[in-house]
Amino acid sequence: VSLRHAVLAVLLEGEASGYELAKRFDVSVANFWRATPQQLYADLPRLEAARLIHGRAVRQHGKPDKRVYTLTDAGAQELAGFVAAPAKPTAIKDQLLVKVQAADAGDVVQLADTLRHRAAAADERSRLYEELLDHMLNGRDETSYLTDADRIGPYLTCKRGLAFEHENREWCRWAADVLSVRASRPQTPAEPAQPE
Amino acid sequence: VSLRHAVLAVLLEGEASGYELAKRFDVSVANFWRATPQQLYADLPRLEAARLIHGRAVRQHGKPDKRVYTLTDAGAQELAGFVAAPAKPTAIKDQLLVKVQAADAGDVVQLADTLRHRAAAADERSRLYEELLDHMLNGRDETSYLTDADRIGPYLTCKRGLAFEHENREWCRWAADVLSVRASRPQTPAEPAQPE
DNA sequence: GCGAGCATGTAAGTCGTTACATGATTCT
DNA sequence: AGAATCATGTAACGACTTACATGCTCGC
Repeated sequence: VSLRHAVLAVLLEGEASGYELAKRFDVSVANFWRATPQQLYADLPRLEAARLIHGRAVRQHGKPDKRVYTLTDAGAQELAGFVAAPAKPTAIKDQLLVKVQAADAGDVVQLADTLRHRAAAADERSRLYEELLDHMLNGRDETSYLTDADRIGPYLTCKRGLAFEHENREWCRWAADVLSVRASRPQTPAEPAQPE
Repeated sequence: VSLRHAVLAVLLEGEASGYELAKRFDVSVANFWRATPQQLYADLPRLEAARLIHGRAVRQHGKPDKRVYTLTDAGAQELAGFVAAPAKPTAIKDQLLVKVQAADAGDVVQLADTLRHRAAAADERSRLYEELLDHMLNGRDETSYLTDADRIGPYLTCKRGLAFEHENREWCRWAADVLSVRASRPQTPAEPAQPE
């Protein structure tokens, strides 16, 4: 049950409505945790009922009214307890890798194409993360930032995202090239390996 | 619905029972797709009903009987179609990164410890993947293997797993060190940032 | 007038996790 | 005697996805 904790962690950046939270998830946390607006809208009332967050109605002119949530003391304690607890291992789910695993039973040329698209997407994300890091540093150098800044959590996780996407891009390009080379040699048509 | 495709992809390595599939998932594919035995036992009859795999009963002595599944032609076609389709973006879910994101509101020393544990785990996995790659190469050099081998899918995805775990280990160590340095300077107790 | 952005939800269905349940054999 | 391995399942619950639903404002 750890979407709750992700929500609490995001609220460390300051109060937000459900709608704003959804957007924040997309930029600052999408990297390692994803949530649809529907998930958030369903969970926020439950978190409020559990007194981990506190919501208040905000009237707006020209825009619909909204409900803005803040972390409560109980919420901060819950979060601290969560940070102290041992972590479950990473779960990656990547359809693309399933496709690569099954490359030998499919259209290798098309797959190489998909890989290049993915490489481009990873590259774009890399640049986004670099911007975010620069923005957090705000001119300071990294070492002093890491010792002195109020918050380092977001910086550390963003670095992780950057490393991931960078590595991802390199691998996708390499794999695409390998597949392309194989496609240009006319042996072994695409058939499942039949032992015996 | 892509556990089905993962199952089909794993069956490219040859026929297997549910029990054997579960183990294969753990070694060759856990890297990017996870499935519990329960998921497999629930899905295999459905896949058989859809004629994508074919099962036959195998009697054993000293062990319980089992049902062994093979990929059908329809299953291979389904898989080929899946490989050709565009891939959804990666979904990573990592509790540990949520904890790091919220590091500023928790016990930094304990978190650094958790990170070092994770680094050690990543290191172990790296070595496992290196062994698997070596085993696949079986003495051949990589470039010739990549052009000539019957199957390359598993090799490519394993390389990806290796790169991921390697990067993971480095980042975990670095982050743990950053947190340790911060822990040794006695300012700013762990409190959520309260803007106004 | 139309689409995009703001703002919040319900409902149905699928997927995944965890606990429970069984039962034989082999290894320590 | 007890634990591990082989082998397969059910049931309950929780998480996640997708589609549907509403309605206002601003810029083009």
